Amino acid sequence: MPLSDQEVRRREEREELEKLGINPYPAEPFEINASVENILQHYNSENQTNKAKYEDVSLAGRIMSQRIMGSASFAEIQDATGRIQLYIQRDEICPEEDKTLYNTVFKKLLDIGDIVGVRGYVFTTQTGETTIHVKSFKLLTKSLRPLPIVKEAEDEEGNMVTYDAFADPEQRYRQRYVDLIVNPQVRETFKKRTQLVNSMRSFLTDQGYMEVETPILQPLYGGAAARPFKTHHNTLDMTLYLRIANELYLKRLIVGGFDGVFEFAKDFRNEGMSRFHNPEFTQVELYVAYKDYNWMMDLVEEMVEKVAIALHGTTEVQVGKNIINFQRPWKRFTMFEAIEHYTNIDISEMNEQQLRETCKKLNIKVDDSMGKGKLIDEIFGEYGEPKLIQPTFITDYPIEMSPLAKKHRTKEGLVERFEAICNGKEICNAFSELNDPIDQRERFEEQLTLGKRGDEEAMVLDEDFLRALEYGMPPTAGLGIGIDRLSMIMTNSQSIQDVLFFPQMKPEVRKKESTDEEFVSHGVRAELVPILHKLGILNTEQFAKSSPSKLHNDICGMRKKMKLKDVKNPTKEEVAEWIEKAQQ
RNA sequence: GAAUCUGUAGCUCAGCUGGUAGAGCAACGCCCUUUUAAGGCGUGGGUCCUGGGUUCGAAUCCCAGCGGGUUCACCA
Repeated sequence: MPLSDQEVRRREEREELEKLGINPYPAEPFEINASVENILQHYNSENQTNKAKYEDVSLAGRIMSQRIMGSASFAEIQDATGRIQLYIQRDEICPEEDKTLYNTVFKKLLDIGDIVGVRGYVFTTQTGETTIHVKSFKLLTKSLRPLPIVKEAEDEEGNMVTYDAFADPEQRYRQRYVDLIVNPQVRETFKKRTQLVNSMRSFLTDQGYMEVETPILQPLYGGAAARPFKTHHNTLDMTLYLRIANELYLKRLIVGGFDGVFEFAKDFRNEGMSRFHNPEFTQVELYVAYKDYNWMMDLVEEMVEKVAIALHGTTEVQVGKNIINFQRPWKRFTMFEAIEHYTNIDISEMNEQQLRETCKKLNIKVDDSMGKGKLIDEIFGEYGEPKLIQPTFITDYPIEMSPLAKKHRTKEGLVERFEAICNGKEICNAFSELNDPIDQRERFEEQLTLGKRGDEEAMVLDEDFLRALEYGMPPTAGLGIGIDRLSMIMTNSQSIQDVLFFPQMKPEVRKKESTDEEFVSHGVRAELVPILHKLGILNTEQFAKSSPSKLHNDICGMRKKMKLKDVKNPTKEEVAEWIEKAQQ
């Protein structure tokens, strides 16, 4: 694509700077002794003696606005912590005769988006704005692309109003760097996400559990029910899968004798995308020996409550229209209780046929590949899950849908499993882990049967994992928490894309561009190539497909429009010849 | 995959039932030493997503395609 006039101008400015002996991309470091946040928070509340600390501050950031006047100007710079106003006076920057640094460099060659370092002192303007009175500045990076300009102001009632917001989701996600520059609330969301992970990590580490790493490339995928991404290793000439979970590896480590391990893991699932699903997502999984799922529920409550307090200073979090309170203890329901509560149907004694009929009665679509567990899950997913707004534990799942969980100690047909549901979505999943190798083998075999019935997500049998269990895994409680989903709740985000820096997107469509020489080789005069570009003909394939008379017309029209008086129009015959040549 | 909305200047958008493409911000030039979305005067900048059709005439109407959003479906 041809450059816009603003881009062309910035490239010219870059050259101008170099001519003036100013390197637009200097190598040496720039010393910083202050941050915007620190100055804005503390300067005004300091007494006179402490204000002296702000007499020589040095900070760096991106120019976000410029208000240029005759011999003094205002600008704003933004560093990682916020935005602050600069005041620049010509005769202070340029005490000598030569006013180039102010008149040319600052006023003409710097733009919004450029990164600069400044030194000066802090003061308060007549309008009460904390401002840096600049004594010297240095260009640190020239920006060649104009930023979208977002402005904020207070309206008459004192609310912040955003003008010209950079809000197109496609551009925001594809060019997250721009989103982060111009939308401060986006930076806040991601800071919160990192705080969330940090507070979990320190909670788990403080409990004495060990953070570990396990393979992402796995010869067999397991630990969850999902379709995997498949890849190939050349040297070993074997198929490998990107992990859909790390459960089976962490349990091997429990077999190995660690009594508490956890991993923050990127997992990959080759499934549909939606505002709750991205093909790669993050989970933390935790396994603790000698514990059960009741113990794990207590841990989840405590940990998530701590996260809420770390991020918000309170257990209450606003999510959409709801205020969610993470304060312990959370409600606990068995799955059958929850279904009965919301549908008035007791399904606890039903067989597969009866469940199938119940689903029909409740308008739930069923097909033959669904077993008993899946049917129950469908009912709960339709009638229970969406209604659970406050954090709630759902316990005791049917055995068919939980092939890695231990059979319930007292209730036939169920397993010791729970999920925490919050804002209508699952945020964690945990069991008393199945450690009986014979039982585990049978469960895998049932999965194989389901797979044959057409369930594409049925689990595969992992012989090495079974071998590990045969050596003996202690009774263990296991947990998985979806970090993205929890981040969505904790940051009041509507879409998973808002808590992922770089959500998966369709590839950007970009037209191939041919060089000028390729056009010239078909007989086109070089001076006509810019006209073709302007017409949107960027490569010779497009060119070859054009109709000669239309192209001739377009070229002549565009030549006039571009006011290229010195360029001679081609004749119709010439154009036809070029195209013919291009088609060969 | 389905429904629906949408594609106009660097950005945000207006442009009604067809009649020479508009605003604000950004950019460029001039004026202004503390401004508050700073202001004033002036200037430049558009394959109106693409391709067909209807028409004397299409950003606008029709058809097809492409891109994107949202919702639904799929999704432990």
